[in-house]
Amino acid sequence: MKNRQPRLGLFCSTHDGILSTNRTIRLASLATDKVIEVATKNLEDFPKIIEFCYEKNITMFRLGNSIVPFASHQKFDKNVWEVLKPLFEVGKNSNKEKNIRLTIHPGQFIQLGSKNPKVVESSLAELRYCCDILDLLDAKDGVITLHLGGTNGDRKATMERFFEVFTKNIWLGKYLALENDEYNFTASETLEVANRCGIGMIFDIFHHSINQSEITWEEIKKSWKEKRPKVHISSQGDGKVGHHADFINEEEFLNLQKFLGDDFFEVDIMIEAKKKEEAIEKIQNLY
DNA sequence: CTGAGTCAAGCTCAA
DNA sequence: TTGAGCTTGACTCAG
Repeated sequence: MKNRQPRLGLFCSTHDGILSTNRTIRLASLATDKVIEVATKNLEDFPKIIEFCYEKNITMFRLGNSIVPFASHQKFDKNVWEVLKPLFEVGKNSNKEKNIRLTIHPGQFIQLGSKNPKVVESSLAELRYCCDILDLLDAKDGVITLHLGGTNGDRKATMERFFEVFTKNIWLGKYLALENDEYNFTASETLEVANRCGIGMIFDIFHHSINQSEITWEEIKKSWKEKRPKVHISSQGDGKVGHHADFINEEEFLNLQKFLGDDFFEVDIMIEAKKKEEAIEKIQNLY
């Protein structure tokens, strides 16, 4: 009888790069044919990755944000969606039984708390796209992972603007969750906004170790209500602070286990390590 | 085929 | 005021 395994997540692609949902193009080469070609490759790999995760006992997968490249860009040809529909259908069915939890993580340019209305508008377009992707794959417990963004010189005012944009776009609440970051908003501030919006807070223990605040697991857990909480872990790599390492430091992982207490086996843990599935396997071997 | 340079977007911080 | 760096991968083109 095998010991109980934690619920671990893989992001974007396999380490060897053979399977990927994150192929993209350059804006300069944006054309309908090209988008269809690249998105088709990404979507054809999706069922293979689901199978891969299932076999490796990986319970969560982060889709690449360029799974359909430039989908929220003004110049994007919306007819592409019609062409891709059958591929989404296949993808959806491939995960029907396996129930790998799906997530997506838009980039640092998504700033709902920005002072610039144009930035907010394009951020909403990108989040709408993320939502559509999860809908098309019927990701019932899907998560869009987002940071609060820059502080814009006044963190309280930025938090307030974020909340106001959220209340005007309630559809965001279906999948959105907020993650603490290593430079700007601490876990405690992030939780405060998540609670006001009534959405989950993703606790990143690595960011928390760099950008500290007072916080307990119990209060984070509450923000998820009936949903299964999701957390992130990565370790410091060589070079600059914040760089991800190839693997997860064993001691740090055990610290996360301690932090989560009795909930450890019930929480989804995204493993942000460059060696991806190899790093996951190393952790699985601990249990 | 390979390696170096570059890539939509915002924001922060150092110079 | 400007520009590198963020997180990191992956495209693109020169050679």
